[in-house]
Amino acid sequence: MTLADVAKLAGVSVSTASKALNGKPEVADATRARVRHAAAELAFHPNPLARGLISGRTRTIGLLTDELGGRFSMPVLLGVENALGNEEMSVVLCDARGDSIRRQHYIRTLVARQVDGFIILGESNDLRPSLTRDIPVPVVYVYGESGDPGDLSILADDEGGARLAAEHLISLQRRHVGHITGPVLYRAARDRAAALRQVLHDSGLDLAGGEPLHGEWSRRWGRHAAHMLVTADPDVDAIFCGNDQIADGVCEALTNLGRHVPDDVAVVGYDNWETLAADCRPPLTTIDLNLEQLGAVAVEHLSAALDGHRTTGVIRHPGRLVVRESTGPSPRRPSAAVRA
Amino acid sequence: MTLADVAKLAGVSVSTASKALNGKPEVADATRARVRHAAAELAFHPNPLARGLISGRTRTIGLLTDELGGRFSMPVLLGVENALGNEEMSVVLCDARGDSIRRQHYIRTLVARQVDGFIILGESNDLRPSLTRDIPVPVVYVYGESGDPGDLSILADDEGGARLAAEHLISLQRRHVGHITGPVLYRAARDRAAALRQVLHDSGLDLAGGEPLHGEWSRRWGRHAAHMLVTADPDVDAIFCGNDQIADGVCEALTNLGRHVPDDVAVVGYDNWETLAADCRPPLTTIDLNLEQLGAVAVEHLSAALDGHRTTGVIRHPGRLVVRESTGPSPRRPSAAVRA
DNA sequence: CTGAAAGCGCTTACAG
DNA sequence: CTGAAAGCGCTTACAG
Repeated sequence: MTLADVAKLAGVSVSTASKALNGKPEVADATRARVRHAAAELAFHPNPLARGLISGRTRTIGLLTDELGGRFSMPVLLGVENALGNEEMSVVLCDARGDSIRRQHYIRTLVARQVDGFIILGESNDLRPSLTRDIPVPVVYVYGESGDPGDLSILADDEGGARLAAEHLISLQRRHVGHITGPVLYRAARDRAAALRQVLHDSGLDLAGGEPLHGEWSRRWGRHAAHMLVTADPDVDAIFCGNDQIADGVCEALTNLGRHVPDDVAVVGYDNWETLAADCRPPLTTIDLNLEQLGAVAVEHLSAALDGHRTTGVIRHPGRLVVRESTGPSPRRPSAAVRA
Repeated sequence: MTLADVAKLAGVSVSTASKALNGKPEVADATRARVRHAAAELAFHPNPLARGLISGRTRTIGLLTDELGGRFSMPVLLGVENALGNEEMSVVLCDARGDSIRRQHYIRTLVARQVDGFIILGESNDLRPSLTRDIPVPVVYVYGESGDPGDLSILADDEGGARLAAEHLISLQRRHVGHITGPVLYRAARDRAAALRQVLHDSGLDLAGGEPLHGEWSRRWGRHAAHMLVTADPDVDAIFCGNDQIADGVCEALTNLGRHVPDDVAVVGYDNWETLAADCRPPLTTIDLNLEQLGAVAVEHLSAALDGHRTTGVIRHPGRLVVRESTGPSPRRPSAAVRA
């Protein structure tokens, strides 16, 4: 079905049919109606290749990731995909798998495919080299920050997330808050630790154990570090963990040590990795990064850039606290009624 | 940069330039060399929209999923993406999120975008209604089987996977093998249970506890069911679990019951969900579904179909056993030397 | 308000 | 072996 078929059925020229369907004002109402009718009857969909050839726009954006399989890519991708759908755009996906040859190859491929813009999805939220000079269309960086401040980066708000967790624990009257998290070389780990300390400091509190415990992002490390922390500071009554896996291990270790979660020690995770957080014993209070929204915000800004409204700099998108049982609402006062 | 620029630089006509670059035999060697040179100099990439407009092929395939966020979509997607890269094709991604309106909308969108073919990714491996009649290009179903046997479905081999697990346990001299798995309404759960029973039967063994324990796909269920199974059959010396989360819960419960894994009870999971299986205590022996390969096989068959070699029916792609510590190599004979 | 013409960037008969 | 012409499906000045 081509526009020519529609035009013929409607008894007009191809150019008139085009204008009618594209809402140009110079078409007579009756004509427009006839053309629309014909188009509907033939289930006509304009060929996007032909349109793209003329307009130079393909209504397609390229999403370049470094590690699709990682924990953070998927939710962002979902958000992007969904937001693009609302704009009648599609996403072409390329996973460079951390390999710079692949990355350059994909950039060339996507540019050759005439994508209207790029979203570059980082695998960690550390700084990464800008790729913008290789790309002739607008680019938005998501999750991982571009090293070039002239680029636009949409990031998760690590400090804000840590603050949410810290304030939640303090509101529960916890006074001895420890921190078990990932490697110190991750900016996310450092930023969250700093924010936690700041909030504690503002409340006149010190970090339980004196220093954050930096290790792996694993359950194993959570188990191990929980032992260390309880030994170092037996009064600890709350632990803020760098991710949900660590928190899971912490809960397990605390339980094995005879400490009740949350009555004796409240535990907060990070990431809200559903399958883990909800299935933990007890289910984890945690910080959701709102990664889908991150993807949606990226699309929003990319669309603006395509319309000529470019933004630069860093946008930190807030997370949210998800309260589950690992931080009980009434500390040290387990209600028999509730438990029954 | 257009072909016209290349032609001008090489001093030939556009049509000759086109033939030279496309390897047509009728071009003089010297001319071809000059054109290639010019193209390289200008970093010329033919406009795929123009090519697509002529050829009717876009070198793009549509990937329609029902739940991208699920545990199984991502690996398949990775395999598809990678395999397509080798064929110089791209993937456009659409997630219907289980909504049939969205699904139909996306099908229309992708068809309008002139994708050369579809891959339809199921969220569960149960039968699903065929969508092929709405799609005028070749379709391959992956992970979830199409209800129409005239379609091609590439599936994980559940029976084969269960057999691998069962044979592994039997080779370790286990005689009392129990099965804790997901809801009976999942075909995967039923198929695996049946295959396990068959293997046990062939070895003259019965299922420990008499019946498979069907419940949720969760750690919580694993913990609970492990208690049940040990009570029902205290001699149980191996448990094959329907997924890694269940296996994780089983390991935890067994340990709390004072049963050593694997010395007293060997445990096998399913899915090889890396972050979980490797971080479990002990690390899980499990079945990897080879989902990336599933995606690659789908692309292979789709490419063949695009070349006119269509296949139909069901292909079951084998998984593989990944041995970790939850099935020790020397049952009931823990070596002090090894442990030290 | 409508339609004939040119053109987006390329490929492919066709003529020379 | 090379090039002028037509055409893929559409849009957009331009003329009427």
